[in-house]
Amino acid sequence: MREDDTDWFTRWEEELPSPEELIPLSQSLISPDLALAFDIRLPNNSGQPHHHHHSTPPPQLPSSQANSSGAGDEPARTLKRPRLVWTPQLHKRFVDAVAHLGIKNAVPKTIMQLMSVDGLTRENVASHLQKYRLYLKRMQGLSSGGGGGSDPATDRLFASSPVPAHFLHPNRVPSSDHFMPSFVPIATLQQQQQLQPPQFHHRQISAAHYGSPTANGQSFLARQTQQQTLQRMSTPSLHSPVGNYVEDLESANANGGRTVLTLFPTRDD
DNA sequence: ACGCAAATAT
DNA sequence: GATATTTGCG
Repeated sequence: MREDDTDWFTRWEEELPSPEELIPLSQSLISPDLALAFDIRLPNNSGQPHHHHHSTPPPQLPSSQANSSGAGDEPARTLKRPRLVWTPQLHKRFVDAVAHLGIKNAVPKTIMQLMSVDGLTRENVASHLQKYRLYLKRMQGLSSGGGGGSDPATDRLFASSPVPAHFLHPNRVPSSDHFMPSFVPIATLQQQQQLQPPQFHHRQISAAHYGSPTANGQSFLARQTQQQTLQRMSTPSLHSPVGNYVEDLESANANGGRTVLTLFPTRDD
């Protein structure tokens, strides 16, 4: 059975998200513009200060921190944020994080830390994780039972990202017998703890809502100018994604006023 | 802090 | 109505 070993190893390797996907963490749920609009304090990359960009003034937040004088203005934590929309991308990041943490360490807090998505809370992750587990459970039941393949619309999101093999196995994780290249400690210790609450100034913006189950996946909006999206242009501007950027978050209250925060446009991955 | 089921909110 | 969030318990 040694073939099995090498086999799974290979598969395991392939499943690995590119370093770029996990390491350069610190994605932002909030676009700079939005952040400004909301007076959100975007945590800078305070991990490894690469000081080799002299001409790149980080879009720091001059931010209005002039309110530190206690004038009733620190409800950051107690403020209700808009519902988080789990885009396929965001979910993928979630899955990657879980995959690399291993089932064992994949708890809301660590997942959240690994994901390094600004604005993402532990509750967000916990909630998502709970649902994801249910999804995995369902998957197992279906695959082993012998039922037909079905893609419930309910699982669309989860289906958007491949499920790492180990997730379905209540078995063992590839850690005891093999040495996991522990490239884990990426962003494990970082911000958070005392300077995390992105304070939303509930202005009145609505982001896009993504509730178009019937449509494929054209659901994206909210954009900004981060490498994240830029790297996607393997082919010369075939489609100009970079045209309608931002501003997508606008009146979307067609439904009654749903304020939602969403992530990058991204097609799929 | 976790996890989970159920209730609740959008 | 689908989804995300909150709540109550262990």
